[in-house]
Amino acid sequence: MVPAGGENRAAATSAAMPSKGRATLRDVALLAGVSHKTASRVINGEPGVTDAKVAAVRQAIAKLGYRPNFTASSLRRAGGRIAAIAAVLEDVSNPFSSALHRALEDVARERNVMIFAGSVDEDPERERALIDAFTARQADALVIVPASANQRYLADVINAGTPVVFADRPPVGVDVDAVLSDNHGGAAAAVHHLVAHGHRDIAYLGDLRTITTAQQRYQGFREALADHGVRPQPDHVVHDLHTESAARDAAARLLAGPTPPTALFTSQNLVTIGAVRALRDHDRQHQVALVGFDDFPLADLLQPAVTVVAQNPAEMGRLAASLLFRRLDGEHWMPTTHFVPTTLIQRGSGEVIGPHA
Amino acid sequence: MVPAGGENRAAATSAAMPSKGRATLRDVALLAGVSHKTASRVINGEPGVTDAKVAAVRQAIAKLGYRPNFTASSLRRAGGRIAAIAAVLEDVSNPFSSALHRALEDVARERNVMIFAGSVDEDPERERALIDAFTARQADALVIVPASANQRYLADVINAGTPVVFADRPPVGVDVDAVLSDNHGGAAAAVHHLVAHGHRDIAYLGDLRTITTAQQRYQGFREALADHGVRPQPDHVVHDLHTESAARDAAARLLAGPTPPTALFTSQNLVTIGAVRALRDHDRQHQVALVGFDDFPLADLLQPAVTVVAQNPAEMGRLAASLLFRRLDGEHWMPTTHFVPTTLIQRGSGEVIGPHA
DNA sequence: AACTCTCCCGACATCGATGTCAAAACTTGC
DNA sequence: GCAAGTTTTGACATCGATGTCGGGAGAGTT
Repeated sequence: MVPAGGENRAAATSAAMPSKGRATLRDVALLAGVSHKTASRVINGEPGVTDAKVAAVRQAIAKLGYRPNFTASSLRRAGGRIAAIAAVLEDVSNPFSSALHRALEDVARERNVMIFAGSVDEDPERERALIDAFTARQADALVIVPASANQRYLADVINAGTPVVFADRPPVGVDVDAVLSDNHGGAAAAVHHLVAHGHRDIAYLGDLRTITTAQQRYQGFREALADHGVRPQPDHVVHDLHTESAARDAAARLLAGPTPPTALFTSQNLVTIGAVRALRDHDRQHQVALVGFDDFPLADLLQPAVTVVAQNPAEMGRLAASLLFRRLDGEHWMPTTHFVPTTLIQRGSGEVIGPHA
Repeated sequence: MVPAGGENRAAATSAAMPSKGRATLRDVALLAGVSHKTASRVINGEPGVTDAKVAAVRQAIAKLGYRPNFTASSLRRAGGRIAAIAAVLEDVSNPFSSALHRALEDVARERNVMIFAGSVDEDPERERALIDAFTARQADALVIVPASANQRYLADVINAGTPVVFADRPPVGVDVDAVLSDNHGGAAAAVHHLVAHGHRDIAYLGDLRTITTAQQRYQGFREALADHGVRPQPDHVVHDLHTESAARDAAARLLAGPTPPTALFTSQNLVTIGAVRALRDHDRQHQVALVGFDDFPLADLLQPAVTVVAQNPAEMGRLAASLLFRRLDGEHWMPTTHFVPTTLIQRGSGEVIGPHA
């Protein structure tokens, strides 16, 4: 009997070096001359294995370059977590999205959780496709910056128990946690600031009206003006600017008009930069005030430096991630919307004095 | 017998709505009154299923909100691909990394392949941890921007047949495809440009010398100067600047020195911006020339606008991704290094005239 | 009506790993 | 030296899904 066992093991050993493909636990066990369960024990540091066998298994692992298949083990493990969450972002390469992404990563890193990231590009179909792809790959949780009109299609995902947090834009048709900027308040702060510096004729240059944050910023703009008894001039309100060049053209048109505004409020990054270019083109950057929503790199190095209502994408990412992980840890609460404050950063362009000072 | 079968199915049906957790193929099959293999056939569009059963399965899928577990099926499918690749980047939130990331995504999207992304932050341990985590999760391929001194530890991964491409920095100790900027040539072009504009005393402000690209850019700088018979002044060469403020301080020190350089060559983004700030602080931005390696947003809006040697991260990402996918498609070739050309973009700061014009 | 011949279906094995549990090997106590 | 107790071990079932293949139902033929 014992010799027979020895023979088996010797035979197994000689067959245990797979030249192609990845070594599996079975290969390790064969090479080490133990059962795969024992090898599993060694790998997971479970007690109850002789030192000699531990050493044999370790050696086999090193020799084969074995790496456990986390995916396969998550199939069996309770809860089936793969220790990866998904981020459905607007565009991984834009500064806001990538700052959010980075903040998620920093929180996830502490738990050895990896991140799937994808760009929606304001395309609702792409949003669904990404979410399908991430859930099919068993992402443990989702952070979503939605582009679609409503997200009822998420019901199944949520019912299945996958934690979902919306970031930057509120959920529509589903009830989940959300982490949003104070868009309304931030826009209003910009308007109050401009009014305080003597402006009444403030133009609004805004992003696509399908984007909730653009709507909220426009609301904040209107209401703050109304607080001062001012109604925006209809032709000084331009919506649906989604690229830098569209914004530049729109701002140029305003500046070349018969009664140009004395100040501009731009509701988004690229729009702000387009407006800066237009002001520069017309050499009006020191005459017409500008406050932009959302900060951007180098805003302080322009001349004049650009006054902005800064969001805090890093804080949003941290908060979103911590909500997800608390749910993954088993905490329960009613879905809640969290607002992250905005900050008015005065740099010069917003402090150009207007006619009513 | 037939009645018994009918009873079983009825019983199964009534038990087939799991209230918690995700519905599985088994749940679908039970609800539809078919075997799980038949349900699998319907889902994968395989022939050989009655219309009536197809309809029953479809209905069950809709009712349960069933979503296939891609992870589990990849276990069984030949090759075991999970249709996800991993990007090990310097920092997902910096413009270079995120442009690379985005380009990878664009290529991957055409194949419905998702992307894991992670930030190394120049930490070799983090690099290994990320690669371990991604391979444990069965990423089909890896794009790596390495931070470590050598990557011999990748041997197992490569032997297992996982395609690996290095981007931006060359592999050391392993033989894999690489997609690099022409760092040497780009730096040399910057120097030639400055010399042509009358500069001889050109300072070098560079990133950590552990970073290969920084080494190559420094080499290009030195050799191009040598071509003109010029040796850099030792105290006008500053290495190991890895933050904007370190670069600003270093540039300030140079400008305040007894014989300040007439031009600066900065080897990296943040260093360039730090130098811009220092020049601005000393109001020398129109007297001292500046050429930076790597373009950055708004460089054209500064005054003077910043002349740069632009890299092409998007092209690097596209190329890296296409190499990976060709290997995943089964193509074979010897590992090759591809160089992506750089472009000198003249914007003003690099065209400040020097004393030898 | 009996017999092929398709065609469809579902029991079974499998992917890589882990939880269960009873048998085997060991130790200890008398 | 033997029974009792403890530690180690590995066969087995399982996670969710797919490939294999023999068997059964139905259609078509004579």
